[in-house]
Amino acid sequence: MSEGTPETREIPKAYDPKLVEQRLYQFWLSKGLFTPAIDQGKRPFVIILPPPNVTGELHLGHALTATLEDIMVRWHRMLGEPALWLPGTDHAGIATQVVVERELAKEGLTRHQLGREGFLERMWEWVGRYGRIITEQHKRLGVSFDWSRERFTLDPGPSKAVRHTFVNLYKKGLIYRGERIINWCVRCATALSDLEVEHQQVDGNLYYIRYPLAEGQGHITVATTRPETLLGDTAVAVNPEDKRYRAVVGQEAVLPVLKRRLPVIADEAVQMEFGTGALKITPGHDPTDFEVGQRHGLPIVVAIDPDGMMNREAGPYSGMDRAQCRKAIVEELEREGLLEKVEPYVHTVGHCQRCRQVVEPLVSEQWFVKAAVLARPAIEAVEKGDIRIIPEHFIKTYLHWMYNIKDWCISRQLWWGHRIPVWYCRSCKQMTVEYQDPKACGACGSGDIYQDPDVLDTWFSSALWPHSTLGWPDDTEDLRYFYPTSVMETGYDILFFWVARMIMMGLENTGKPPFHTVYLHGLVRDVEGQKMSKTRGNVIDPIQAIDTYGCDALRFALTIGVAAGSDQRLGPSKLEAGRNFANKLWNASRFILMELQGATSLGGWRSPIPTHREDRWILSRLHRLVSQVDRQMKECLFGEAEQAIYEFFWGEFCDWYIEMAKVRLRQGDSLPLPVLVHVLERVLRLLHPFTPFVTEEIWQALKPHLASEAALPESLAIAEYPRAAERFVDAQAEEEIGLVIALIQAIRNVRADYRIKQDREVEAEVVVNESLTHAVLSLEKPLIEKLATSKLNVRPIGEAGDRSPIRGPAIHRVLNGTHLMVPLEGVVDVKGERERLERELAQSEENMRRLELRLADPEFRAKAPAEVIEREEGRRAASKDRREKIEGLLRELGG
RNA sequence: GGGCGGUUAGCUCAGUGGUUAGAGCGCCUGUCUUACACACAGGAAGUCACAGGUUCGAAACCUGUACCGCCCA
Repeated sequence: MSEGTPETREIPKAYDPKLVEQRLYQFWLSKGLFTPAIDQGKRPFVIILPPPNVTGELHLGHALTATLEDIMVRWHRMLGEPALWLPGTDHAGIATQVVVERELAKEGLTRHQLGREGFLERMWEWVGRYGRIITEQHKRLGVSFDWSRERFTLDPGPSKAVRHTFVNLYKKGLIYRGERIINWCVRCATALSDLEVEHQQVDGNLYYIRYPLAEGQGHITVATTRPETLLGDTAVAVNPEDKRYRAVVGQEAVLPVLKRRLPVIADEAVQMEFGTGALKITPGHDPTDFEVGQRHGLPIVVAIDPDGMMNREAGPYSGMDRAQCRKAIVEELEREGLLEKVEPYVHTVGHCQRCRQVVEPLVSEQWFVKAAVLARPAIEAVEKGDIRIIPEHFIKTYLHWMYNIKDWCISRQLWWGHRIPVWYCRSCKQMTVEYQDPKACGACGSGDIYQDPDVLDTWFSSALWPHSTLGWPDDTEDLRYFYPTSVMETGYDILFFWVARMIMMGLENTGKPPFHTVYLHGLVRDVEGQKMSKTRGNVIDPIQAIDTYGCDALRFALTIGVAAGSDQRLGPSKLEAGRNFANKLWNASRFILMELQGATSLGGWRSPIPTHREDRWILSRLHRLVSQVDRQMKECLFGEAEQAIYEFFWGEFCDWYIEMAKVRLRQGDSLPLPVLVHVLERVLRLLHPFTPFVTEEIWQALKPHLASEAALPESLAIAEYPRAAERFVDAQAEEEIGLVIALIQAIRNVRADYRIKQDREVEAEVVVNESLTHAVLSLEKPLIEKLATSKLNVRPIGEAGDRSPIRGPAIHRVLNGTHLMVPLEGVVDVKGERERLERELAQSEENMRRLELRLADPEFRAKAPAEVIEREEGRRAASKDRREKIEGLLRELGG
C-alpha cells in the first residue's frame, strides 16, 4: 500500500503481513523513532525489558512480555512523552552453563577438559549466536526498543554495578561468608538459593529404625525417608510435650552401624504425629535438623561429598553413591534386626530448577546476603503505595514472602557469571574486598593472594537491572533522567526471584524504588490448559505463529480481553481471530481508500461536521470509545481497551456505519467521506499500540489523502493518541439510530424467518407512537429500505383509526414504540405467528409483573436513586405499551 | 499445614451493586450481495458451583461447603 499512489495501485483483497512487517520495522528504525529525546520539561515513560536468558530462543512468554510492554510504550510515545524501552539479555549463569555443557557432552568434552578460559570462550560463542537470534526474533515482534541502549548483564557497565553493590554490602556487613546448610545440586556441582529448588512429590518409603538406648535394654524408634543420612546423625529428638518419650529425654541412644552415641533431646520442631514421634537429627544434611542442631549446640557431620559420594564419615560405606549407600544400609539394618518396618510414603523432595536432579541439602561455606535488612524498606515501599502491584492480590503474596525472607545464598560454583570480588591471602588468611582488583592483601600487604573462584547468582545482577542499565554507580544523564523507571512488566512466576529483589536492591543502591508500578502477567498455556514445554511437545513458536498469521495477529491473540495476572490458553483459533481482525481492518480501509479515489473534498476530516443522524451517531460512539479507552489504558486494562476498540470497529463502524454510508455514497453524496476517514484514522491511532504493523501500513496509504490538512507526522508511531471530545457525544443520535437499527434487524429477522430471497423487496408497514419517532423513521426511510431490502411505509398511530392497515395476513413484530407489519402473501403461518406472539406476551407479562413489584415496593421508592426509579418507570411504560399491542394483535389473529 | 486464585453458553473467557447476563470460537439456517467467505445476514444455546446472609436490589459484597489450579513450607 505504501508504494505508488493510491490511484495507480491495486489494493490486494487480503492483508498479507509478509509484505509489510519487516519493511515497516526497518522504516521505523531508519527514522530513529524509538530513541527518546531527553526533554527536561517532560516526564519520561520508562520500561526496562526483563532480559531474556541467552540460553535459547524466545517463547510465547517472551512474546507476551514484548507485546504488553510495547503496548504501554507505544501508547505513552503517542501521548507525546519521551518513551524509553531499554532492551537487554541475561547471561543466566546456571541455565546457560548447563546448556553449553550439554553441547560439549555431545562432542565428548567436559568443561574441565577445556579449562576455565577455554570454556568461557565457548560460552561467549554461544552468547554471540543466541544474542543475535533473540535480537532478530524481537524485531519480528515489532518491539519499539531503543536498540542504542541495549545491554547485556556481563557488559562492563552492569558488571561494575554488580561489583560496587557487592563491595558496598560487604562493607556494611550485609554480605557475609559462612558455613550454612544450603541446597547443593550434584549435577551442576553448585550451591543454589532456596528459590532455585523446586519441590515435587515423589513416591518413597518411610523407614522405621530402632536406635538402642545406651543404658538398659530399650530402644527408640525413629522414622526417616532417607536412611543413608543416619551416618551423619548427631542426636535423636522428640517433642517436649510428648508424654511417650518423657523418660528417655536426656539419655543416650546408639547410632546403628557406626555405634556413635547420640543424645536424646527435646525440641518443639518435632511433630508428634509424624512416624513414631521421634526423629533422627542430621544437621549436616537436613535444613530443619540444622536448625535443631544450632539450638542445641550439636556437632555437624557431613557424610556426603559435593559430588554425591559418601565420604570418610560414612565409614564402611565411603565411596558409594547415595543410592548404593541407602541399599547397603537398609540391608545392614535388617541383618542387625534394627529395621522395624518400611511403609510406602509420598513426600516432597527438592529438585534443581535447571537440571531436575534431586538436590542435596548439605552444610557448606558460601556467601550470603542478609535479606531481612534489605527487605524492610522494600516492604514499606509496597505497603505505603510507593510501588503499586497489578493485580493487587499479589501484594499479599509479596509481603508474605518479604516478611519471612531468609538469607540469600549468592555464591555459585560455576564459571559463567560475575566473579566474586574477594581475594584471599595465603600468608595472613585475611580477605580483601575492594572496588578495584587488588595487587596485594589489604591486611598484610602480601602479594600472595588469589581471587575467590566462584561467581554470583545471576539474580544478583538482575536485581540491579533497572539502575545498572542506566549507568549506576556512575552519575549519568540517563540515570538522572530515566530513573526511577515507570513500569516493571513481567510474569508473576518471577515475583520473588526478580521483582522483590529489584525493589530491595534498587532502594539500597539508589534510595529510590526502581519503578512505581509492577504489572504481572500470567502464563500462556496450550489449548488444553497444559503448560507449554519442549518435552510435552506442545509449544507454539512465536516466530512460526508470526509466519503463519502475522505479527499483529499474534499480538492480538496474546492480549485481547486478557486480564493482568491470569493465565490464558492460546491455540490456532485465537490466532485466526487475530488474523481475521487484521484482515477486516484492511478491508474496511480498502473500501474507504477506493471511495477516496478521485474524491476531491475531504475538508474537515480531522474534525468533521456531521450532516446526517448516522454521522452524529458514529462520532458520538467513537468519542465515547476514546474516553473509555483512555480510562482503561490509565488503569492498565489493556486487554479490555483492545476489546472495546475491536467491538466498536467491527460491530458498529463496519457492520453499521459503513453500510449506512454506502447508501448515500451510492447516491453520489460524498459527505460521509470525511466521517469515514475521521473514524478510520482515529481507530488506526487507537489500535496502533496493539497492532502496529497493519495500522501503520494503512495509515501510510491514507496519508496522501490527508495531506491538505495540517502537517502529519512521518509515522503513526509518533502520531498523537486520540483524546475524547465531549462535543461529539450525542445521546439523542445514539437513541435514534438505535431505533433505526432495531427496526432493520426486525425486518431482516422476518425475512430470514420466512426464507425471503435476498433480492426480493418486502413491504414493511411501521406504526409509531410518537411524532418524534415518526419523524426519525420517515427521514431515515431510504436507509432502512436499503439495509433491510424493503419498501417502507411509516405512519403515526391512529391515523386512519385502523390498527391493521394491511389487508390480508401479515407478520407482526412489536418493538419499543413501534409496531412492524410485513404482509407476506401466502407464506404467513397464522398458527405459528399466534404461538410466537403468545410466547412474547408471556415474557412481556412476566417482565411487567417484576417491574410492578419493584415499583410498588415503598423501600425501593425510598432508597433507590431517583434515576434508577425513573428508568424503571420508563421500562414499565414501554412494557405496558408492548403488552397492549401484542394483546391487540392476538385479538385480530382470532386467538 | 499456610496463603492466593478460580468455578458464568458446547469450549475459552469478559462482566467491581441497578434492563430480560455478554464476546470470540463452535453449532444451526441462508448468502461468493462491487471492502472483506479471513466475510455477510439471521438463529438456537445460561439454575452465573452449592447453601446461608447483607441489601430496596446480588453473577458481583459477606460467611460456609464442594471441586479445580497455583505459590510457600
